Order: sequence, then C-alpha cells, then structure tokens
Amino acid sequence: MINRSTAILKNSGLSVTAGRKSILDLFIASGNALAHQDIEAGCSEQFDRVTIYRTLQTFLDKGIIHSIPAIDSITRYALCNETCTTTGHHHDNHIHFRCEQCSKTLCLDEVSIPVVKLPDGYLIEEINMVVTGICKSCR
Amino acid sequence: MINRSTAILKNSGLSVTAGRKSILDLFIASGNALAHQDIEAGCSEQFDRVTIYRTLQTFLDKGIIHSIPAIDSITRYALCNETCTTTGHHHDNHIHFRCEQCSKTLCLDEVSIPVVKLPDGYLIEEINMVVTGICKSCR
DNA sequence: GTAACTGCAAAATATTTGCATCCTT
DNA sequence: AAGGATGCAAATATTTTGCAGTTAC
Repeated sequence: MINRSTAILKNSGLSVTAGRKSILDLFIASGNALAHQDIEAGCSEQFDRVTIYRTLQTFLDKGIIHSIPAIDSITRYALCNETCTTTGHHHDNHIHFRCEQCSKTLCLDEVSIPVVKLPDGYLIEEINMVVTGICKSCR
Repeated sequence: MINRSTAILKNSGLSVTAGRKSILDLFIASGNALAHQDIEAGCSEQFDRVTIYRTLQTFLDKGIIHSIPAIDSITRYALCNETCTTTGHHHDNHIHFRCEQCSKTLCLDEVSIPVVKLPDGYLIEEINMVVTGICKSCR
C-alpha cells in the first residue's frame, strides 16, 4: 500500500521525488490552503525556493492543486478533490473561506457556488467566490 | 464647478495634488479596474512608482477605491461607488467580471452577490465574487 | 541510460523605507 | 508657516531563468 501523496503523483504521471512528496504531504496534513511561504516554512526538510515555485506550477498544470485569489495579494493553493478534471482548466465549484481569526483559508467543498444571473451578453467561464469571516473552530 | 476627481479628494479630506488627480482621472476615464502597472503606464504625466504605491494605499484607506482579488496574482483596483462606506471596512456587494478576451476587469454594480448558506458556525464578514468569461463588448 | 528534477547563482521584477525637497492649504 | 506629498536612492522581497549536477524510472 503506497501512501496518498505517492499515488497522486503517479496518477498525474509525475516522478515521485522527496520534494514533491513533502509538499503534497504538507497539503494533505494541513487540510487548508497554503501560500508559498507556508510551504517554505512547513516542509520537514528544507527545499529551495525555486523548487517550490516550480513544484507549485507543476501541480497547478496537472490539476493537483488550485489557486485561490486573495485580497491580501498572497495567492494560496489547495489540493483539488477528485471531482476536478485532471487537465488544465478545471472548475472547482466550491466556496473558499478565509478566517480572520486563525487566518486559515479553507475549501468548503460542501457549499457550491450559487448560480448568478449576469446581464445579457456576458459569457461565464469560471466563478470564484471567497468569503471572509470567522470559521467554525474560532467561534 | 470643480471636477469629479477634485471633489472626491476633498470629500476624503485629502489634499489635491497633480498625482492623485491624475490617478483618479484615470480610474474615472477607464471605467474598469486597474493594476498598478496600468496606472504607471496610463497616467498623462509620469509619476514615481513609489508615489503610485502610496497613492493607491491612501485611496484604499479612505475607501475611494477597493481591491479586487485576482487569480493571476495581479491585484487590481476599482473606484468605489457612493454606496461604499467612507471609512475602512466597506462592503462592495457587487460582482467583478474579468474578460478573457480584452482582459478588462469590470465592476458589475447592477449584479449583487447572491446569498450563500454556509455550514453552521461560520460567520460571514465579507464576500468576494469574481467571474471570468467573455464580456458583452467582446462577444 | 535518459529524461526529468533539483539546487545554486544571478537576473529581473515588485514592494517598502528613509530622507530631503517641494507643494497644498 | 506647517504638515503633508513627492521623488530619489537604496534596502527588501518576490519571481524567473540558465545551467550543471543529481535522481527517478
């Protein structure tokens, strides 16, 4: 039985390396969205900044993670769940929640983005919704 | 009759300077959201990078503009309309639309963000919704 | 063995800070 | 005149690129 991070990498046709496994494990363990900085600080071993940039980009390309737009201009990334398509364009249809207390960013997989009606003539390709507030654990 | 940019500055208790007026005029004229870079490139006269950073920050603080989170990690700013509260925390309750064709980002003031129901225990403070697609003029 | 991945160095870019000068009120 | 705003220089921080050495398969 191989572990989850290895399985994800193999599924995406990526070679299994210490760095990638380590970063994936961090995502799996943390359960919330991570910024580049979190990853740099949180990995068991130390990896080069550049490796982290490249690894995140690779994961994005393969649809392993998705990026979450942020008001504080720090982009965070979160693991995609199985329903995301594997290649390129995938539509995470869930809401992101950013807690002002613990400053964690979570994927609320159980809440899907409501339908919006735009004025005539607009074609919707993708919707991103980020809610800020206080999370369950911080109340 | 003083012009709009001057009026906005006076209302916010800011001194009226060439740079601020110029940046505000750009927002007013463009009608869409601008990134730092757009401003640097678009101003009639050339202003120092630093001045632009500081001006945008001042405008944010005063509630003259709001920032729009972006997937491409470029934060853009747009003029607030009159319904925004003047100080600090203000809630722009409209949807932002980013056109993949012309790559403009617009405030759709006429479309308000739909109500979402989060799981019990979550407290909503602010909601941001960014829709990507093709805009009216690009169809 | 080969292709892919990583680390290091360095370049390019973006943002912040301090300070002296200039401008608005 | 006084306080605030700006420009310049420089310090920091972030991201990208090239290349040579290393590792996964």
